[in-house]
Amino acid sequence: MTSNHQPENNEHSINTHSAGHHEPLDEETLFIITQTFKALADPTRVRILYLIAEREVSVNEIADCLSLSQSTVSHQLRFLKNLRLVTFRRAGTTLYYSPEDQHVMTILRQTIHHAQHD
Amino acid sequence: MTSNHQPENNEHSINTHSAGHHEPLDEETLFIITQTFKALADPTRVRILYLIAEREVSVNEIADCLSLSQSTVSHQLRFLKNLRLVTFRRAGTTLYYSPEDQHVMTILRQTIHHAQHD
DNA sequence: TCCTTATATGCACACATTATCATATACAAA
DNA sequence: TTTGTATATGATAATGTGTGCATATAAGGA
Repeated sequence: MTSNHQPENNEHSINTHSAGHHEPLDEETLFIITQTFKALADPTRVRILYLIAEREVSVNEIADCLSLSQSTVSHQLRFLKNLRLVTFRRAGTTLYYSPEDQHVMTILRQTIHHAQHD
Repeated sequence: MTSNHQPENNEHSINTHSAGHHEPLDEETLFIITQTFKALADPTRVRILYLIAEREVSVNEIADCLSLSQSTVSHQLRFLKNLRLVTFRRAGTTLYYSPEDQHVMTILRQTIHHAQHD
């Protein structure tokens, strides 16, 4: 009888980083990583990011370009804004959105390229 | 009356790629992209990938190292295997898993680094 | 002020996702 | 074959996610 592999609620050692071998990922790092990838794991959010990567676009323009309801766009923009992946500029009542996290946009571009080239 | 922004089921133009401006992402590309990011959007899968990135690890070892049930690990490995993100080598009854998609592992490393450095 | 337009938000619901339990399969050794 | 160990799988339950509807807020113009 080795182990039944039930999750045992054991302590995780504190992450004093870097050695030859990997340290386990601490919870906060894991949270940031998975949140970031969640943002890119939905086709609506990817289409929005891809659209506003080219130029600032208003909420209604996004909805029109992508054939989405204004509500859907607004909800998803809130999601992206909370993660600081997008920001906006106000002009009267119109809000122009654009990407804010250059690293995430780079990852998105890389993955699009990868998806299209094999 | 401009537009009520209901999703109109309109045609998407065929993606003859590349111009000055972005073409919209075609459905297949979008599917591959979002599937890839979904794989990285769950802490259990990230921990598994991070663990086997260092060396080949068997299913039960993964379960032990990460305090997960054997069933959970097996289910997640199936998920990753279906996306061709991991592969395995058999030695008797033991299966040793390792990463298969170098591009995805690079993206994971980049994002871990990013998450830990700001 | 009232009206119009642009955007945001709370709620509800359908759907997807994850972990667990129980069980099945695969392989090796006796 | 029988037993034991390693892994896989199907079903279920709990939880999370995305969207639409209705409505709220915010800003500008008449």
